[in-house]
Amino acid sequence: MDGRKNTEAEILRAAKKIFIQHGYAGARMQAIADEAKINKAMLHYYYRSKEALFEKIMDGAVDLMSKQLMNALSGDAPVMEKVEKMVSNYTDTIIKNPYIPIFILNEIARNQMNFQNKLLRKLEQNNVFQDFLLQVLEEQQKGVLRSIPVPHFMITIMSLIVFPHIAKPVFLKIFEMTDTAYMRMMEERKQLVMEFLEKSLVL
Amino acid sequence: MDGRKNTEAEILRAAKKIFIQHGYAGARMQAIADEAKINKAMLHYYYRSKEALFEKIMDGAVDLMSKQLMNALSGDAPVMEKVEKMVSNYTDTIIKNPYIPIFILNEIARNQMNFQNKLLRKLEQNNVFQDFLLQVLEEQQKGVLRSIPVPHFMITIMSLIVFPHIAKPVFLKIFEMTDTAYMRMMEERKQLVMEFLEKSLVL
DNA sequence: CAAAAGTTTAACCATTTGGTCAAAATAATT
DNA sequence: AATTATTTTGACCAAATGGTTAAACTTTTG
Repeated sequence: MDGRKNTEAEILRAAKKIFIQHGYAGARMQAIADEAKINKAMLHYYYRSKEALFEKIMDGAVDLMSKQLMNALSGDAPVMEKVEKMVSNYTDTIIKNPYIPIFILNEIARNQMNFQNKLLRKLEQNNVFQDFLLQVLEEQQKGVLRSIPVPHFMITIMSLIVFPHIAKPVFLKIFEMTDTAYMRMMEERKQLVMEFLEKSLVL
Repeated sequence: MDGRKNTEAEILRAAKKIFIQHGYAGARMQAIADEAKINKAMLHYYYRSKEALFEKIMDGAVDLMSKQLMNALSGDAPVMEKVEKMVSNYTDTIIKNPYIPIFILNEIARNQMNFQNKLLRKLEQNNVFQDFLLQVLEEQQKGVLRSIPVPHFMITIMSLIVFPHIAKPVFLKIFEMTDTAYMRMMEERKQLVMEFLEKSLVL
């Protein structure tokens, strides 16, 4: 009985690691079993199939990311305060789960709609996101924010937060940095990004 | 004799399409053959193996991207002029070859060093990149540019250029845009990004 | 404690996959 | 036209892969 929860969790941990490292197609069920130090048949006992196991991992990632977003964007603080929370939350979460962005990106390339649909469904569970977009428009009309098309606004923020983590291996090599040095850089980047965004988005 | 060049090019075109769509592990040699409307054995006749064929595609992508960089960063224009060229060149190239960023990202996740090594080798063929980094430092000391650690400087620029293309499918869905509308947005984004960068990086 | 329920394993299976090969078709050379 | 070199094909192969099954082992429960 202790076995069940342990094994189940162990499988998820192993699956996460292997799926991230090799992508869906490149991941081998045997590799996941080895990583979890169990028999391959166990994978099918607890999760029906490779696809089902992958979905579980995927759902977890979408959940984590959309929760961060909700947490940052809800309430009635001014836009830039919410943005700051977004930058901070996402950066922390990604530092703790460095695999997530690449994992999601991989999936976007693989299955043209799976991730997007899941995310949209989450966003439609409440009005937080829609309300935030309206709030941006309001503050733009009030002259608090520069009048930039809202999609550009969102894309700019997400770019500055997420991309450095995706391209990390490249920058690591080019600038000959260590893993910890890069992590420190991402920490200090939170402030830097906020400065950029203040200068670019606020009037 | 006409056959050779035609077939060879046809294979490359097909391979590019399939590898991008499915990643290395997900791509099937049979699918490439079908796409090129030839026999599967032909793939091995012209290119030894799946791995070799993939390398060819990869080399092409690295070549294209590093050439754009060299072209933008060489010469002795001021830093921000070079940055503008970088933004413009990369955006144009990616719009023309929308598959490249995701393709490269996939490969970064798969093979921990293959892409980075290839890129570094390219960058070390001349001093253009190193010189540019020094030029940034100089202009920072002269007080032309804000004193931001050079890695941050580069990462910020690349983020704003590349990420919107990687995350395109997500934004397409969230903002309910058409493909052409998004392309228009990426066009107009060139100016927007330059404005952002001027405000953030220049004193 | 015995039966029932749940967990784990090793051996197997059907299918898929990258890759090979010898023969056929086509083109080039003499 | 005959020979040689190149290109293309279909049939085939060994290895790998996701998945199954029946039996063994363990835990829970009546």
